[in-house]
Amino acid sequence: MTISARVHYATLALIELALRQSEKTPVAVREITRRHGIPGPFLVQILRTLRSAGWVQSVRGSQGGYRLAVEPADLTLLEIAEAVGCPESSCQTDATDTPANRMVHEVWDAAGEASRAVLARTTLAEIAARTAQDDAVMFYI
Amino acid sequence: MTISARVHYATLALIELALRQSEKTPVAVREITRRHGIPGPFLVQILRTLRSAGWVQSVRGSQGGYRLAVEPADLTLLEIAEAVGCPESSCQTDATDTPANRMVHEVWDAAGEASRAVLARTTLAEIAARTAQDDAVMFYI
DNA sequence: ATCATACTTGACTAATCGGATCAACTTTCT
DNA sequence: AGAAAGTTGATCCGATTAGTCAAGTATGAT
Repeated sequence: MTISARVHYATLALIELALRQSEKTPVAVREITRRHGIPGPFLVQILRTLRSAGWVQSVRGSQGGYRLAVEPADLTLLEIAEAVGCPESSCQTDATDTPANRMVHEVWDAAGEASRAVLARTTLAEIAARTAQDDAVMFYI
Repeated sequence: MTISARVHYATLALIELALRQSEKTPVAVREITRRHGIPGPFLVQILRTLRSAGWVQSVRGSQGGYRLAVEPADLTLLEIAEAVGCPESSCQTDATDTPANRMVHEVWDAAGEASRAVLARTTLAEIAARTAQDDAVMFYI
């Protein structure tokens, strides 16, 4: 489980969309890039992936943009990471298959599983909510 | 926590040395590479790192080789991974510092911490012992 | 209608990194 | 002396990731 910039940006974008679900007009890419400092065309590339995963809808033309297409409570960070980031690497070494090799792999797998478990139990809804709280606090500072 | 081939090879080598601690003569690099299918000069590079960490001793000259220099029970896989692998990456994105960004980072950190915990509670002694068992079983097949 | 806005697509570049190799040198045993 | 091993430092390659560009298409506003 390596967290690439891709995954990070995807998550930020999804949070932004989740927080603005109630708005009538979709959210423009430009707004997201500005607010979160994400390199422009790169985000577009990422949004494309999110779209083919069915998690966001795009609206073309003037006043267009993106809109969340799923319930934030149904989307876990693990799903996001796996959809956008690298799809499982799991240590591609050409070591001989020996007892030692198997043992060691078991440990790596267990470690990977542990981190995946953390991501699996965190939903987009949760972290969007927590972000909203923080935003409110900032407002009063 | 990304498990690179480097870390994997280092662990295999250390297991080998742990299992042969009692031998009088040190273990030659060649033997380790052959037994585990590790690319030759690459292992040397890794052993250098292990040496400067103080975990193995090298003996030069003919009949030379490597020998474990610590108690296997005192060495965790986390220590090995951190010494040999990349020294903490933790998501270097140039995203703006916002509440959302902080929240997301917290989750990545938690995930990394979870996998690190697994590695921290596995010692070289443990997995060497388990490997030895497996080896014994194989012998009778 | 037409213009500006905004998404779509696909190819393309640039930098970084992990994996792996080489050559020249030193030490030590026999 | 000579063979066997480790030492060092430089270097290379290929894959992956991050990030960019340009040409095209759809749509609302005037």
